[in-house]
Amino acid sequence: MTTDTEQPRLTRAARRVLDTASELFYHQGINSVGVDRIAAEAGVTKKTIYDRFGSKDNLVMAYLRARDVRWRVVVERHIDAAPDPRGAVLAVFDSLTEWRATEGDRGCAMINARAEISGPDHPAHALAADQKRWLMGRFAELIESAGLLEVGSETEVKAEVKAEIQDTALELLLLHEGAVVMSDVGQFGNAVAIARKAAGRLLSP
Amino acid sequence: MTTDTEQPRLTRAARRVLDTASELFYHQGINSVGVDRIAAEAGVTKKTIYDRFGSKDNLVMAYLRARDVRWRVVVERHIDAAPDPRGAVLAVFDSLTEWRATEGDRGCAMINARAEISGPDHPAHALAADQKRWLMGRFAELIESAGLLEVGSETEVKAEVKAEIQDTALELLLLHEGAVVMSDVGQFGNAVAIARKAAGRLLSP
DNA sequence: ACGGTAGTAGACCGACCTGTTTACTTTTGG
DNA sequence: CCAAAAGTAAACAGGTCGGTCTACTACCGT
Repeated sequence: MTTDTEQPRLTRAARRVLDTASELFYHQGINSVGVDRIAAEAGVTKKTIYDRFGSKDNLVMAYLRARDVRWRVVVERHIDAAPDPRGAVLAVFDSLTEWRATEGDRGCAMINARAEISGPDHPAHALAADQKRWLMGRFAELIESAGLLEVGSETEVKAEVKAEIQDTALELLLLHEGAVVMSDVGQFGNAVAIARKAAGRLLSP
Repeated sequence: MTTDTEQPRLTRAARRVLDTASELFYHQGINSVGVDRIAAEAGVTKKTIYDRFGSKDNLVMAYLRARDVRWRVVVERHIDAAPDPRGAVLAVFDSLTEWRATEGDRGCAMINARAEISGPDHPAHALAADQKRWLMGRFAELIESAGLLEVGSETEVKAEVKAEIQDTALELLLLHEGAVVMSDVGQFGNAVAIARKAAGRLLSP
């Protein structure tokens, strides 16, 4: 269920705690799940939790970080399996389909965490920003390596090309995030497929 | 700050409670704000809150419903001011810019509420679904009235045209929701503008 | 002028929250 | 083999939560 090499050393009990907490935090909400319940469902005493993680906040961060790592691995796997950069962009949306089937039917854990955590200084906010900027950066790399936009004269300023790439990458990110959130709110079960289709159209104007 | 004709009768104290709760719920999160704090900041006793709203849950729903109504009014105003259906679709994104400037720098209140409320039977979930389906429906109406897609032979089945309209409407919704959420998470301050641009491109393929 | 409605003030309740502590047992690595 | 690390068990602390209740007062329409 979880990758076993994501963090060097975690006691078996700590592993159970993290797995249980991940399940509960994601599906019930962070604030709705107390450490007592985590301890009970993980078959562990509270002391163990506090010995290993120090605080609930740390446990929350461990949950978010581990999930982020797991997700990026899935995305990269799909990108690597794609035949060409354009296909790789579309493959990101396929990775979302897979991800949702296995680990996500309640939207993005980062966005949800943001909603529950008031303080903007909380590290969860930075982590969320990191994740989204990473995906947009990945999109931008793929677009660039596709050699998209060999437009105009050769004297065309490179800065403009770069800007165009960034814009398109952001468009793809918006479609992706829109699909993540909308797959669960209405009856938009086809959101990911539609997002993929739109992405394809935006790539070849 | 708030529309005054949205609900027939609300005592002045109840009005203050709702306004204060809306501010706090949206910016701090629903679970992070207790009724004691709402009472204190609204200059009201807890008894008044419970006399008027019955429970915190009811107050939360009143907050979400009022905000939803307020938002739809803004969207409709922008749609009405647009010269043509195509412009109206783009105007929805302009309405988002205005909305964000006045009432929203922490994402979508519905989505955030969903993240905080575990039970899928909670009426907030239905309300969120309603809001999103409404916007998609609005998009679909605009696309249809634009006479988009007078493609192919006149014997083309109408069902297919309808399906295409629904797909495009969903694409626009995804861009919209993506822009709402991403405007606040990274440094994607241009998310709405980019979404608008992409929407325009998706409308004229 | 009066009666109902809306409001204040503030104590109170039980449940639940994160986090700590003490005392004892199990596991594990050099 | 044995000491350190990891874990169990369970009580405890201090706070906050949503929600109730009593007693008294201000307002407002008829």
